[in-house]
Order: sequence, then structure tokens, then C-alpha cells
Amino acid sequence: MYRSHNCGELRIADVDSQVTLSGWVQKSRDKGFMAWVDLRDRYGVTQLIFDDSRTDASIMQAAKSLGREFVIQVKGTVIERESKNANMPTGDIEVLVTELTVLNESQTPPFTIEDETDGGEDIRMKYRYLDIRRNPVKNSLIFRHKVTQEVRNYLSNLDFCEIETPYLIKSTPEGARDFVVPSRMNPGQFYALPQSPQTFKQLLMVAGMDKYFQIVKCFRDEDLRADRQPEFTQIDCEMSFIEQEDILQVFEGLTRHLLKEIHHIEIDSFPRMTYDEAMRTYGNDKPDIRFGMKFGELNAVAQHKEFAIFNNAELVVGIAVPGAALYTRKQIDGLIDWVKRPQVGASGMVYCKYENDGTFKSSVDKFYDQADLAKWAEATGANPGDLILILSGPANQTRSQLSALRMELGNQMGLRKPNEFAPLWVIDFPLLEWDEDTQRYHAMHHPFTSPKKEDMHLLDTDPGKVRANAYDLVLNGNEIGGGSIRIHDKETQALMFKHLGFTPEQAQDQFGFLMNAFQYGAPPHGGLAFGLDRLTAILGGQETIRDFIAFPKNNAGRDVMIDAPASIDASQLEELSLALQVK
RNA sequence: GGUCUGGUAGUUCAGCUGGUUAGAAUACAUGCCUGUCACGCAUGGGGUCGCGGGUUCGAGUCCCGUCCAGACCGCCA
Repeated sequence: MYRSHNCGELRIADVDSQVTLSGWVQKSRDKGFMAWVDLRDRYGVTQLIFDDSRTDASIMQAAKSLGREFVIQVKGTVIERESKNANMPTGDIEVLVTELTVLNESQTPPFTIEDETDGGEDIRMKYRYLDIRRNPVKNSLIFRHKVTQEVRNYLSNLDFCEIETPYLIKSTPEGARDFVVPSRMNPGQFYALPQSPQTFKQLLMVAGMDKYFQIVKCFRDEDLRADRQPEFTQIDCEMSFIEQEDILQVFEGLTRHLLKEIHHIEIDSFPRMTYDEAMRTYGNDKPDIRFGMKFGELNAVAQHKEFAIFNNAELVVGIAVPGAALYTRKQIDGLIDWVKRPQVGASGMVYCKYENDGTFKSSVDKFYDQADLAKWAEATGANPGDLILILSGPANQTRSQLSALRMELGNQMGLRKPNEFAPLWVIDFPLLEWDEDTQRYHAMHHPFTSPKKEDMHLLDTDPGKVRANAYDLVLNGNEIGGGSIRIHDKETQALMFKHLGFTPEQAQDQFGFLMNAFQYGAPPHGGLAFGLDRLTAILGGQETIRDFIAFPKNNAGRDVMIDAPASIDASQLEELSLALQVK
């Protein structure tokens, strides 16, 4: 028996028990006459004591030669500490060791296994198995487990059935780049790893499974971000005989359940905002509504004077930054420089201070008088003491620039509190999106999304105006879930492919299996998918998803621990009928 | 594909305008220490300043290239 207890459970009531513990040496403190060793496992830390007067000389000697991260087993007696440590759960007791076995030695680890480690990102990823020994990472993984478990509980209780779908499927040109896998038995042909189980879950609806979910890996060969990995996990769901409202209710319920079980937070009903409204008031389809600074459009009150930059702009739009009228010239210049960075791309920014005495001081006083500026304050909802920041230019571009600035200010001013949760639904997304590169419309969500009935007549005349039965769940400025009511008849699906630039042959070739299935009694259905990594990170109050993934990839999509991807040898290539062109 | 930031001891970092033998903290090793828990004290070892080239009497420092890491833009139905 390696252990009678774990390292986190002994308490004052256990005094005088004979116990066996196993774990890692966190740290030892050698006082000469006495030595203490902190023994750690997943559950906690227990202090071991070795004492000249009470411990065998040989054990004393062995204890003093223990290094960090040695794996040891001890037997001993639980005793009450002479000086207690209120900071640890086991701080009232310690174990007086009578037997010590070194189960495995350890080299000195390359960074300290402490909550506040001295190791940087790079080295921690290379030795991820040591990094996971640290509380912050370990706890994040346990936290993820809890979220996952609650998701399974909630959905299972509503009669959702978890069904696995294949990972080796077919590549399709729509959407993100596919990861492909060569087929040995079918030379020259490739599987693709799924970007999502989309078509399979729809086929499960045709199959009559009614309510499906799966916690499933998905793969996209696109560049990474702090919140984006090439392989990631989705909570993928689909339901039959439902309307949009049913789906919103079920998954609002799921989110509410998670907030309650994990944070003991109760939220009534989630606000809903149309895509148009989100874009107009936040410049963004995933607004962070934990703080204000809503957009105020100023065209009507700023385009009547001699200021050409505003007069020539499609959109003049501003936000009121609370309490920022006292910003110095240097601070404001800093913000102007920030929006002029290539990543944001504004060419300049106008500001207007709404002083506490009710007067205005702006960078365009030459063109606008106090009465003009008062109207700006009204349009942006500014109060005395606020700073109004204004951008102008093409509408879409300007909105996204001001949105970037709003988020930056939210971060700078500490308005994005990690322990505050503000979910909302964004609904009525456009069905199609014009793509300049390919000069054709793309599906904004995916090609299986149904158009709104009342907008169908616009499909031929003004496709960009057609709204979809599509919705996103947004939490704290992040899209954590998205879905739609699907098309479930062959004709509409064929029409959609036509509008996306597919020939009937291409559509049949790539999605024939789905359209065929629709001919055999497909029920009305719809669903959604949550990004589990992102959801978990946000619930855990973090921006980056990496610590919620046991073995994540780095910025370049590499696993630095196992050093993947890597080349394969010539015989493997030959077996797969592959020849390399580069190097 | 692009922009920005960084790369100096095992680790995290400092090193100003180029100038003697490249520092600190921590980790590590040895010794001391009668209740430690960020223990303390003393001593010690530890460096191809990412790599390649250039400018210079002289380069960690300046220039060019390159590699690696991180953040972001494009991309992510």
C-alpha cells in the first residue's frame, strides 16, 4: 500500500494515527537538529518532521539528502504541531516520520514548482508535466473537469444523448483550412479532420436521435491566438422539432446552470440584441456589456461645419470615457497613437473634454462652438468629467476601430472584471457576407443555416440583406457559442449552395450525402456549439485558454514538449504514396 | 503574409550615450543554526550575452541577415 491518506486530508482529529503518505518533495527546511519536508500531491501539502531526539540517525541523514521533486513514501505518526500554520489546511499537524523510502529521485527541475514560478512560458511548455504540478495549472485542469461534468449533467438530464462522430472525414472548401490525413489504402486520397461535426449531427437528426450532444475535438488549420488553438473542444449540440426560441432557452439554461454551480451566481434572463444593434452600439458582434461607453453617432451634429474630415466621412462616431476629462495631453496623445497603430488603423482621432464646470474643450474648437459640442455630449451620453473620443471614416472600418479602442480602454480602466459575468444573445445575423478576395458571397455562419422566411425574397435581389436564423451566445466580450436553425429540405439547401457559387455538380459531389438524406424525411432541426476551452477560461476569469488545456500548442502551432510536427521518414512517405516538393 | 516586443547564469531579469575582470535575485552545492513553513547566516560553483555576418582600436550594447518565443492584424463557414 503506497498510502493510507493523501497529502491534503490530515487534520487535528487524526493526531496519534499511524499513516502512510506518498508524494513529491516540495521543499525541505533543514535546521540541523530538526528538518521539515513539505510533501505534496494533487490534494495538498503535509509537513513531515525529522527530529534528532525522535528520529533514527539513518532516517535523519536520508531526509537531509532529499532533493526537490523526489518521489518518496513515508510512514509515521500524526502529531500536533508545536507552532501551527494557519495558512494551510493541514497546518495544525505534521507527521513524525519513522520510515522513509525514496521511490524515485529527481533532477533539479528547470523552474520552481511554486504558485508564483520563476519559469517563463517557453520553459514551462517544454516541461509541461512539471508545470501541471503547480497549483494554478493543476487547478485550471480540475476546474475544466468540473465544467465538463456539469455540462454532461445538465444535458443528460434533458434527455440529450452523447454520440461520437468520426474524426476521419472529407475535406470541404468552405470555411477554415482543413487538416488532412493521407490514406494508405487509398493512394492519392485524403481524409480531413472535422472543423466541426456539423453534417454528422444533422444526419443524426435525420436518423431520429432528436437530442444529441458531444464534447468533441475539432480541428482548424488557421493561425493561433491566445484564445485559439488548432485543436480545440466543442460542446456540440443539435435538436429536432424545435424553433430558435427553444434552443435559446435550453442553452441559456445551460449557461445559467454553469454560473450557478461554479460561481453561485444567479442571472435571470439573458439580454438579446440583434446583430445590427450590436454593430451600431458596440461596433462588434460580441460586445462586452460589463461596461458602458456605448457608441454615439454624430453625423447629424458634426457635419454642418467646415471640418472636411467629418463632412467627407460615411460615419462619425464617438464614445464618452467616464472620468477621463482630466487626462493629460500626453495620455490623450497616447490613445491617439494607439488607434493609429497599423493593427487598429485609424488615421486620427478627435477628442472633446466635457469639463466638470460644464464647458467643453476639444481638439476641433476652431470648427465647433460650445453649443455644437454640447450636442456631441448628448449623442454620446457624456457627463461632466468625461472625455469624448471620436473617429470617422467608412462605417464598418470606423466601428471596428472604435470598438478596439473601447475594449482597450475597458482593459486599461479595469472595467473588465474577471469575476463579473454578463452574457447575452446576439441574434439575426446576416446570412451571407461579401468576400472581396473571391468576389462572391460566403456563408457568415455556415452553408446549412436557414434564411429568415420573411427575407427569402431578397435572396436574388439583395443577398447581403438576408438575415439568418442564427445566434451567438456572448460572454464578457467573447463569442462562446453559436448556432442556427438549419435548412432541412433539399430544395432550399440546393438554392443556398447556388448562392454560394457552387455548381449543382459541386454541391452534389461535396454535400450530396446530406441532400440525399433530406429526401428521406428530415425533421426541422437546429443546434449550436459552445467552445469549451474558451468558456472554461472565461468562467475561470482568464483571457488565455492555454492553462485550461493540458498540453497546448505554441504560437506557431508546435508542441514544444514532444517537438511536433516533425518530418516522417522516406518509407512512411512511400507507403502513403506521397512525394515531398519542399526540402 | 504583415506589425510590435523580447532572447544575457539552471530560472527570472538589470546592464545608460560602445570602453578594464558582465551583475542582482532566486535555484543549486557545502557548512552552521533547538520549531521551520518565502526559515536565517556564511561560503562556493555556475556565462559561446540565440546564431551568422558587418562597422570599430574595441561590440552584450550600433547595423544587416537569420532562428526562436509572446501579443496583435490578416485568417478563423
